[in-house]
Amino acid sequence: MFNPIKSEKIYQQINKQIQDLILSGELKNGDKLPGERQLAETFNVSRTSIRESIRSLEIMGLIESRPGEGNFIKDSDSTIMLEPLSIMFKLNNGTFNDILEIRIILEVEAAGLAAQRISSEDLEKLKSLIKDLEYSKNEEHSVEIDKEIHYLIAHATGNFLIITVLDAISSLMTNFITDARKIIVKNINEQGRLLKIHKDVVEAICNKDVEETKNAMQRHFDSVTESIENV
Amino acid sequence: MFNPIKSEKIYQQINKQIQDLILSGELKNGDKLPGERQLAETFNVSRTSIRESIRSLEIMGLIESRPGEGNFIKDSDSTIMLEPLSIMFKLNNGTFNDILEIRIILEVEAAGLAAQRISSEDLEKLKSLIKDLEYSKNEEHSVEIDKEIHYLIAHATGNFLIITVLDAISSLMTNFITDARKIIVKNINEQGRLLKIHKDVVEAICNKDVEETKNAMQRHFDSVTESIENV
DNA sequence: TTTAATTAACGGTACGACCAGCAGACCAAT
DNA sequence: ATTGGTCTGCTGGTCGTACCGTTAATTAAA
Repeated sequence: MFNPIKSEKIYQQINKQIQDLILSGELKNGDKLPGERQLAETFNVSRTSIRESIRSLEIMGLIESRPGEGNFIKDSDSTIMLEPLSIMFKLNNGTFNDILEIRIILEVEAAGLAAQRISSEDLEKLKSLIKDLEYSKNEEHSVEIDKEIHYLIAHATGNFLIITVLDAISSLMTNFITDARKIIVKNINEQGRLLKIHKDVVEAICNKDVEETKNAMQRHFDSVTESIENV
Repeated sequence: MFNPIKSEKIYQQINKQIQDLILSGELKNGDKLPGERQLAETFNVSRTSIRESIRSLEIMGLIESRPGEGNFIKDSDSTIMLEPLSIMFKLNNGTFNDILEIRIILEVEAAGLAAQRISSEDLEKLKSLIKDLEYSKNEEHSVEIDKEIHYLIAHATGNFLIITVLDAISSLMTNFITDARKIIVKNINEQGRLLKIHKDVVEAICNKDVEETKNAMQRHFDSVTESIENV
């Protein structure tokens, strides 16, 4: 019958307005917001409220505060997802296997979509990355290339939700490995095997062979799973 | 050679301490934090800093502020993921198809995992939900049951990362549909078909038939996709 | 005992002040 | 002409006090 009165806090109202400006494109990446004192005057509220609003926007990853300079619109990448995901992960006592599982699911299917949709441009990049990987002697460098390959494949899906989620999960995995000091040892043989499987994936993508791409990616993760269990 | 000086803001330091208390379990769901004035005294900082910290924790979904009462530890569900995901979605001009695509991927594979891992308890719930759906005459009620079924299947995977992400994506989809006023019309025939497919999924799960489960779930979404394209 | 008024505590907001860091302008010394 | 010092004005970061409205507990009145 009657609806409860909702009193929206000031910082929330301001949040909405600023978010709208960002979403509508009026505020673009790198733009500087007016000073806090001026904003307070403009919105006719205290600086306290302005600050609480900016603080929350900063947490959301939309704004960056640089002392002595100002508040700036931040290029929001998939990092926004990482913290919430991290919190959930810790609160639920997540295991490494949980991360790996969802990552495999997404990445295998993403590879399948990539095979259908990848642009010739991205395909060339992919090929050149494989070559880089082939001639890379530096372990650290190889890991970096590996990440790029996976990111490029996700990117080739054209579905940024997949890109975002997958990216966040990959970061979560990296953090977990770092935190737990669980270094996945790759011996030379496995290095060779990984390279071969990567080549298989890319080759399957070249051939637009969706099923084979998914299979190859699945083999890749089988290999990863195996090497982890052997640690 | 030289490392840059890092100056961590006060609110971040306080955030860490409170987060640690939550993650370690010392602060449980529903617990009341000390008053802001007392916290300020305890940490030997101003109330402003305490408030900025609490504000950010509120945004993260870890805390709830109730005026006149206090600040309380909040039971953090998958809602934390929704806002970041929403922002990314809007910033990238996401399409409905993007949402549907990742949802199908996750849900089909989740169903497969559920078939392997579901507890007999959850299985009974699932069966009873199907019966409810069968005898439901109320459209709204049916939608509600449908949601529960999907949630239960996700839950049966035992992988809360899947649960969390899938839940967030489902919410995003619901929001999108509501926002865009795109009501998916289900005529009687489709209602019947949907029921049958749901039954197929559950039956396949009963039989622990992973492949058939995934196929059935895929058929379900094919049906959904079709009914959307026909709008 | 029940009810109504009072009080104390809490978060929400406001204002004013000071600090530290940044940036640009200007100047002096090399 | 480049370097380093100095000054100045702006910015965010922090602080303390004060007041408001809401809430819950307490007390006084019925």
